[in-house]
Amino acid sequence: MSGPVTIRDVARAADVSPATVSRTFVRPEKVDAVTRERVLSAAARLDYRPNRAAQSLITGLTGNIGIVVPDLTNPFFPSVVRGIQSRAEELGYPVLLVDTGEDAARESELVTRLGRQVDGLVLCAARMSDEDLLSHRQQRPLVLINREVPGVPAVTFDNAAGIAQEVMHLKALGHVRIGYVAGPGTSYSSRVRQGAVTTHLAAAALTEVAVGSFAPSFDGGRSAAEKVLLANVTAVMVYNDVMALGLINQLAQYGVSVPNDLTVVGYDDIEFAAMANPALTTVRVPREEAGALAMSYLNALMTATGPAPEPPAQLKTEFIFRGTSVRVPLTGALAE
Amino acid sequence: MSGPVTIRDVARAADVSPATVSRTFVRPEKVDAVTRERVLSAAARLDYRPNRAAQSLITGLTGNIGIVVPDLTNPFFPSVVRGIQSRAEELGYPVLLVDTGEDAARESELVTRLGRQVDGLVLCAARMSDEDLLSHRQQRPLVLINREVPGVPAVTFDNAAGIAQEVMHLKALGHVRIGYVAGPGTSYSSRVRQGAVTTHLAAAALTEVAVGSFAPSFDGGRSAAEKVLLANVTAVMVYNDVMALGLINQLAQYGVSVPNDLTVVGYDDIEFAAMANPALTTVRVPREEAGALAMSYLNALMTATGPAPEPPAQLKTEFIFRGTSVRVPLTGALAE
DNA sequence: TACATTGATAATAACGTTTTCATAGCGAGC
DNA sequence: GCTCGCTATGAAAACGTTATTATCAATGTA
Repeated sequence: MSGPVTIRDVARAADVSPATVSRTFVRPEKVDAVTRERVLSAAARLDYRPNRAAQSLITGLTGNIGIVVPDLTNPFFPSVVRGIQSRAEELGYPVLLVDTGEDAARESELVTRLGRQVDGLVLCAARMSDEDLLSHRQQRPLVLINREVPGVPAVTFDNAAGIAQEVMHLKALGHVRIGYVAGPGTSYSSRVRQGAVTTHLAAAALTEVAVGSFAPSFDGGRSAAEKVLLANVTAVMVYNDVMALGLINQLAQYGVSVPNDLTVVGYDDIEFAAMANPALTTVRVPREEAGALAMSYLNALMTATGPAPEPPAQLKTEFIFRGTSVRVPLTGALAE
Repeated sequence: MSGPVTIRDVARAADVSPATVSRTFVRPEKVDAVTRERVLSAAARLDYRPNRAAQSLITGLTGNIGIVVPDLTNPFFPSVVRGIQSRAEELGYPVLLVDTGEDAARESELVTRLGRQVDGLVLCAARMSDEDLLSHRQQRPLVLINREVPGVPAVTFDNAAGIAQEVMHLKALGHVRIGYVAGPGTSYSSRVRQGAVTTHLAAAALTEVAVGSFAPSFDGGRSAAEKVLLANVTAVMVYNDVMALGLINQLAQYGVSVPNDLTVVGYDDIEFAAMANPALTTVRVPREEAGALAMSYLNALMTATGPAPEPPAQLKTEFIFRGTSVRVPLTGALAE
């Protein structure tokens, strides 16, 4: 009476059985048009909202989806989350978010816990092992962003193309010896990018100078500064923008000015890449789009009546030429 | 048999009734120690997990909490979310996150929708009206961050103190005519800070020059540049760090260098404030701590058997002297 | 000895849906 | 005209918990 309005109240108001009310919402085509109208208007009049818990109890579905990110304070992820979220909202899914703090073991455990609360998951840049990932995949629909594991649907970025564009850019600017500051070897995309760098530098007949692996943070970039200075190169490619910004910052401490003394290119195009001074030359990866696409896939998987889901998608990257890369100082023929 | 293990399976295994199993988890003190042990071990052996939906159905509680933020890509919020989340996790609450896209009307609607899925809410920098806020408060426990409404529990920052510190700092550096670049008038904390600026500048016998209101974004800060230049001041206080960074960036376009030609101070101490070059003088507000505290309050409200929740908390800010503020060029007595 | 009192457990009734399964009505085909 | 099949609906049985009430033994009290 006093409590929230139930399906029974609507049934009474529309003079039908509760079953018919339920059908009206779940399988509208199964109920006569005029009855349907009657039920709908009664429901609207009473402001009826189905009780999720009761639905869940019987269907076994929660109606929620989950997002897992390694570190929300890393500027890469909020955009991804936003992309997922806005698409999820369109589709009517509330979103459970979890931040694993970059801890692979914790990540796996949190996914297990979260798994019971959601009908599907989007895992961003998952740190856990392939095996763990595959075992979670057994449990419920899951799509990956920025990580590939055979047999698991994923949205990735065309990093090879992005790196290729940067290499071409540096070659066009006349650089020959090029340093690469890698991210952590444990990171999937770090390994992918490292591979692409080696491949494309070689293909362009340029010399790769490995500077080493560092944490994918501002401080990680900073700590690469000394080795960069010792590498005797005119240009450095850095695993990501945050590190590139850190590197540039520390380089300034050494009195080395970018781009005058050294060309630096980043990766990701985080918001602050454009805001830095000088603005960072980088490769844009469409993060929000990736999130939205992943959510669309997930939805397809979850509502899959039919057979296979679509193949993994690889999103195009875009090279962004800004202020931290310049033509190598003119020497020889041109300079004479 | 095949499906997930239910309370009934545990009851059978422990040779007690389902009711006793339930009690073992809900009110352990109500069941005999030896029985309890038997139930617990049976539950562990079978890897029993209570079905949330069934629990929800009868208790009317979801066990989830919700977070609402205006814009996740604003670097202020991820830290807050992280603070809430990590505390929530300790307390055993999964977290539903929603990003309102800075839209007050949407915000209110989303809170309504989200409200049905959670037992309590943390609203960060809520944009909606006091009335809407109060009406949502009727529905379920709710705590605010960075917004005050009489009668609603909140975690805020001691902005007056933060502003006072900045004013003192500028005075100590010898500045007299000081510009203030305000945030949007519709924002609660913008109004609060504006008020504090006026008060403390006056108290310090300094001259306030209002530069105008701008969007609280990098571009917002940029668009303030012309007016700042026309204000004929030696120092500018800016509503927040993102704007301050934008302002400095645009100033550079005008050939005005910070801090040599102009002192700029921000607010918030976002990550990039320290990373910028020169690093931004600002006021740190403990965002992660605020999130955690808000979550603790919320938990107290939700589990409140007793009477009133604790009073709203105001967190201390910390002045951070970095590179964008310098002593005003020496003139007069000292310079002769 | 009889009778409250307490403590531990069991039985059972919700909670609000969805989903068989059954049934009534009704037009079509033979 | 009788059955067949199809559509629209209702009745009732789940789903897995928690909360309420009842039962029963043990203990304390008069």
